[in-house]
Amino acid sequence: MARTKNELELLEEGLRDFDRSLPMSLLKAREAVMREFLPSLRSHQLSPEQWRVIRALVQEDGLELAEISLRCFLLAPSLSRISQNLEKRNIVERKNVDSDQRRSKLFLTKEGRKLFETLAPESEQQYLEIANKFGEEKLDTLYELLSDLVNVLNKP
Amino acid sequence: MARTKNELELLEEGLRDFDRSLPMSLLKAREAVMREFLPSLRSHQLSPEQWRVIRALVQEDGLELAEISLRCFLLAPSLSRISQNLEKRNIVERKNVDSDQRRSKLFLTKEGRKLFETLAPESEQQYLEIANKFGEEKLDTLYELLSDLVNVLNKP
DNA sequence: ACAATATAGTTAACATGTTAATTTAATTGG
DNA sequence: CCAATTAAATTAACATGTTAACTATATTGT
Repeated sequence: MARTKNELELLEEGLRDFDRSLPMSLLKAREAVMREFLPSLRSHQLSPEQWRVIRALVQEDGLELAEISLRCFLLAPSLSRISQNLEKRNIVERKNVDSDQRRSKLFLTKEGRKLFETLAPESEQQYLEIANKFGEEKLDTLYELLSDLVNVLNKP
Repeated sequence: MARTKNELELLEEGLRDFDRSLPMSLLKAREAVMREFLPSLRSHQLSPEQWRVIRALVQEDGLELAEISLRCFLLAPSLSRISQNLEKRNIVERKNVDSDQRRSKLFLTKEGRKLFETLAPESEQQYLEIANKFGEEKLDTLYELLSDLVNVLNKP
């Protein structure tokens, strides 16, 4: 799409402000990356968050909600809605924890596992393409910087 | 908060899968950064997105909605709701474009400008703290890598 | 000129992020 | 043992992200 006059003017001036905004830069990078994954997720009516839950259960089936919440970086209210959605669609199944009636565990159904088997190779392929386009070395550096940033901000 | 047993096990195994997820890493980094800015935004009942719009108008008052949408990385429906919210709170004011009745421009009110004057120094301070904790050099590298990543993914 | 098309913006519908309130069950302290 | 507290999960309420549908206005092509 053609750039507007104002956009060109900003580029010439060096794109003040938002160009040195860490939240915006991280957001735009994430959006660009997600654009690669979204089409195949959409083709199966899955949100990125739903897909994260499915992958967590493939890694370890029968996780409790609180544990899924930690691993998938989802707040409890979001996970509550997501698990209800996936239950309705017969992708996951909920079981009570005998020793504590407040807790419950999620298990992948056969259908959920089949969904994973279908999507995982596409997803892996897209990740490899990103890694190739960007470069493995730069990708390693990026992961390290992001991890450092989180550690620096969360520690003190 | 204490780590669960499963979390420790994952750490020992090297945190499979999500540890090498680019979307997750970018998301966590952004969350960590936003945690630094959110308290002062919240204290003025502003969302990060509302704050982006205010900053865009400080840079250039009277921008059209479509232009704000580009600069603030907001989709039209989100911006539509945000501008209505800010109008109700007398932070921005909308004016029609004479030559095209479909378009409208946003202007900061005095109150909106005062809000910016109050928040901007806090925000700048928080940014400097992040830059100091993380290191200017690493921050530059990070900006460059993020920009490269976006360029690589959006070009082809 | 005018019908067809394109554009700007809003609204609708659904999913998630976020905080607060609520519910149910477990734990604890007296 | 039981009242008070803590904890897990859900629900509520509001804001944003996202796609599609819709409205109003401009532009266009003949």
